[in-house]
Amino acid sequence: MTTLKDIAKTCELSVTQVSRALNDCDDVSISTKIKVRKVAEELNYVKNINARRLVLKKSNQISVIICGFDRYKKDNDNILMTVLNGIYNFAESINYEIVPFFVSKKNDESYLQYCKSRLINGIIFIGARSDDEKFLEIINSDFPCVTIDTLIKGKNKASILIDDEYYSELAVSEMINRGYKKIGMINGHEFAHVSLERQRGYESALKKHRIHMDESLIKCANFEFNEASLKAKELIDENVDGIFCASDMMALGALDEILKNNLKVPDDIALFGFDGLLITEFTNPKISTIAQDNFKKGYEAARILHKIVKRESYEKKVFVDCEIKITNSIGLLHNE
Amino acid sequence: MTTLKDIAKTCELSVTQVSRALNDCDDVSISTKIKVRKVAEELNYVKNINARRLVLKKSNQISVIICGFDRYKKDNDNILMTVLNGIYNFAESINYEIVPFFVSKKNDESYLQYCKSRLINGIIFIGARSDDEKFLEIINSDFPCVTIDTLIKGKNKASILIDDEYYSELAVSEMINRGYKKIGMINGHEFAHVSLERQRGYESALKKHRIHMDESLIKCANFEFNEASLKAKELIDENVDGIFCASDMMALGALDEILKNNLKVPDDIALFGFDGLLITEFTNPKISTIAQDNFKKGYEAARILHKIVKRESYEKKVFVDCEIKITNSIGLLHNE
DNA sequence: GTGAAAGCGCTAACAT
DNA sequence: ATGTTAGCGCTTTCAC
Repeated sequence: MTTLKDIAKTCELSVTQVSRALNDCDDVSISTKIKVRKVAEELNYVKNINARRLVLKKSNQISVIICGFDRYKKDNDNILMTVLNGIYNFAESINYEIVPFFVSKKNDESYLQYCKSRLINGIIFIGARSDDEKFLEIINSDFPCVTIDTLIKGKNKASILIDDEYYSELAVSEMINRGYKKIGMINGHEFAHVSLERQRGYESALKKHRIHMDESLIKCANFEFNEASLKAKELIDENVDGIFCASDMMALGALDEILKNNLKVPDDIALFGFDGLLITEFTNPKISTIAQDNFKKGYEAARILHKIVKRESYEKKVFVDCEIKITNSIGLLHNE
Repeated sequence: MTTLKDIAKTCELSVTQVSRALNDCDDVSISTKIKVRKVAEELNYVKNINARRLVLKKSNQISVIICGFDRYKKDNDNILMTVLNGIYNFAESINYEIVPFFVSKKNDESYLQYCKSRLINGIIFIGARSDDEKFLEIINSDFPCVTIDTLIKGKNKASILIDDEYYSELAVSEMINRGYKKIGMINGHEFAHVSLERQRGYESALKKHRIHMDESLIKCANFEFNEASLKAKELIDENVDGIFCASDMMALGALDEILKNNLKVPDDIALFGFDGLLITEFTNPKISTIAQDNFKKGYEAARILHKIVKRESYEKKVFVDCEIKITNSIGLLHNE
């Protein structure tokens, strides 16, 4: 393994000067730089990042911690990839390395320790659950940290969100405007920030239209297809005429169940999802949904985190717009 | 930042002994270990990985290099996630850290340098193209390396593959057995190993059933939905009665086009895809496909790479089984 | 069972 | 423009 020392020897220079030449410092003569680089190439020199980081006491790394990684394999879309793409896209404009950290079940290392031991500068969280101890540990520290879809507060903290409540209210209102009266909801789970917000939107839509809210029409299906089918069956048995799902994956499960019961969408039951998975365009009928801009979420997360790390002022909450996609799954407006 | 030195001072021990205690070495008394760990905890000690790796000259890391990362955002499934899941699943059983490396356009660092500078032990490649210079650099070195879906040869090299030719032949034969006679193919592109193999399977199925092969019925659509629609139109104009697509994404594009032309699947045209995307189960009709076991691909890649890194003997080629999924998109057998 | 000393490869004062 | 020196935090001989 070639080191600076080897290059120094060949060039008859000090290690220091070689280091400076390779790092393109100003106070090195052009001729030296050229010579050093040439020899470095000849000797197949590869810098030792670990030694460098040890002495610099910084790594210029941003970790993207992807929680509930196992879940994604069931999730039929590239939400995660798109978010990552957004993150990388911003990262390319700055000099930071992105280090994805996929949290699998058995991995029990504290996120904070993981990051500190590697001198990582900041974290972006994707899919963090508020009942995750290791997540809370970071939240309660002052480690620079941006979350996507989870609201956090504190020093060096920011959140990238969408206005779940607003869009959920919009969705349910669209259903009500089309004449549906007994609308149930299939939600995710109580530890997800988005679930709470989306339910709030559902409730306020009902309230605005003076529709009595029946708690028993709100079911949780953990964002899963199969569980959503089960919950859809329960709602069908309650004779709902519409179902608002907190995710498209659950809407797919509901659709499956509705069709199995020989009911028609939207004639018998209206259906609305959330997320904007491409697959909603391939079902029959296509499912109405709130399409999220996942690329932008990632991009914004990286942008804000960079500000935090640089100790610049930053927005503590960034809302990313969604697109509301109405299809035949909720039928037609009277004037349509 | 707490270091071993701080702990040593508090414990009135040498740095050496503290290091040994923390690393659970045998020649440290139990009482010392307990004391050291207690103090370490109190002082919020976090090990410095970089210092450790510098002195040990190894990192126990495996890098997963994900090429054509940008492509994945268009790809409507979690193939990549599932492969990663498989890799992590195996990695959990050994003491290696997985370091995903997403190759984005602007990233021009040599993969080999990236790995060497970090003392990474081995690489798993996903989505590598045979025209990628940086990929070839690694292939031509003796760096431990396993590829998924790309055939490589050489020292410390292995490939995880599926038998594309076999399964393609099977798929096309199934169509022929159901009475389809003029079957076109929509392929990916010539730089993909899988494309060449799948076309070979298509051709040999025709040959076996003594069907004349018409070159003009083979179109390339770069694995893309839209392009596949265009090519499907061309095939429709050629009056084919069946289309075999080298990917489900392209089969979706073809289906879209077929329906737009007021033709019926499978009555007018039979359709067969490849990959096993979940979405094929949601189209109408469901699309017949060859479902790949992506989890297993990742798992096997990690398993073989570990063997290579450990300098154990290993299989140079591992074939992962697929599941053939026949749906109504190719109609019924006479005795069905 | 414990400690002293050396060194991993690099960078950064400080000196010239 | 270049070199000297010290040291980042850790592990590991080697000695006791």
